[in-house]
Amino acid sequence: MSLRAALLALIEAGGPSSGYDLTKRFEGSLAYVWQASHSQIYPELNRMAADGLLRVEAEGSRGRKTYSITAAGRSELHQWLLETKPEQRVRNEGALRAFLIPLLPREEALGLLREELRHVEARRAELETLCSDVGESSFGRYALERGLRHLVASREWALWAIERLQKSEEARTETARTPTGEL
Amino acid sequence: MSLRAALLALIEAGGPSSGYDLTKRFEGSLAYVWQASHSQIYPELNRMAADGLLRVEAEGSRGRKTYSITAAGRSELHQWLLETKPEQRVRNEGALRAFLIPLLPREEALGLLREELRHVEARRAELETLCSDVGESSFGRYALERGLRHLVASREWALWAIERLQKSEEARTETARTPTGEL
DNA sequence: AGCCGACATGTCAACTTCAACATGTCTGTC
DNA sequence: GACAGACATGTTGAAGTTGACATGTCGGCT
Repeated sequence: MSLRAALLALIEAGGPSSGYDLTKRFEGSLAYVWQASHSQIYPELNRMAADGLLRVEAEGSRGRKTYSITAAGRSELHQWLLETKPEQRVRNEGALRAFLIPLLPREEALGLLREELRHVEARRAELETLCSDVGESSFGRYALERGLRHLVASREWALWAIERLQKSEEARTETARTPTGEL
Repeated sequence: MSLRAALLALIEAGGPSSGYDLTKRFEGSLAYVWQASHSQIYPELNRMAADGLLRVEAEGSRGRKTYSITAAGRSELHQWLLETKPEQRVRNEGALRAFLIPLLPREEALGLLREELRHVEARRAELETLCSDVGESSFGRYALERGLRHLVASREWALWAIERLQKSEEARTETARTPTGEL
């Protein structure tokens, strides 16, 4: 359902679009939030047209089909945004790795965390560039800001975890006791 | 692959376990990070045993099978943690909604954000309880801390967005101009 | 003895997603 | 005229995920 909502929203915001256009937009700023490749988009557009949410407005050269949103599509989007409660299920590989950190020997854990830190910094720089490029009033501004704040949180967490691991190392060296922790 | 890693890690950390045990643990703190139901876990355990990553250590009453990790399993887990780069693809419905906020009339957007704020606060309280319950040295402590920091980031973002929307409303009332934004 | 709830494991059909395969057009340049 | 690169839309098979269906055991309570 989220793919439908995303497609409806992109058409609502950007006006009539082809599958090709939409694929490009999925590769842009939306990629930080949701992904879909053309092999998912084209069939979905056909299904949505069959369901009356979209209408093929024009067929151009090279087989180009331009879809526009119908009243039913607009109402579906509205309903999804306002009446569907957000899917709470998360599947976050980064967080999963975080969960498993205590399984690693300290040095390896630290390596992993430093790697994560580098990665987060790089991504943050990327987003910050995007942020200043698109300016204050871009369509994606809210999502961008959200992504940025989450990256900062990830960075703070990695720093906290590194410090914590280093402290516990010192403690261990002093007392020669190895606490194990429980699940 | 992540499911395999998670199962290997749970057995490595918690000792020999049955599918039932593992299902329960997936419903616990791990649920904030990764989900899997028994219908996914049981077949995967069988496959992993066939692949030599696990060994059926004992068969108890009620058909209970206790799996323990093998050397191959341990090495697979280690390799996944250290040598597989984290999957960068994200699919975040909350962020998708954030992306779409500019599509809504201000009042509805504000409603959505306030709802989000309530939800984040509730979740945060939940995690904070968990955090103090499990104490400092729990296996899931790092993931918990990460989750908490991300929730705080979500909260700050929602507050920022609400304020921004209200400000732009004032600006609009003053100038009677409606900026639209671009994708 | 009967029943309930927790324990315990499985299958199956439907759906989503992805990478790879497949085809063809238009535009500009060498 | 040949070729490259962007434009444009599809299909297919494999893998991951879910909810529903299905089956049976054990312990404790009435």
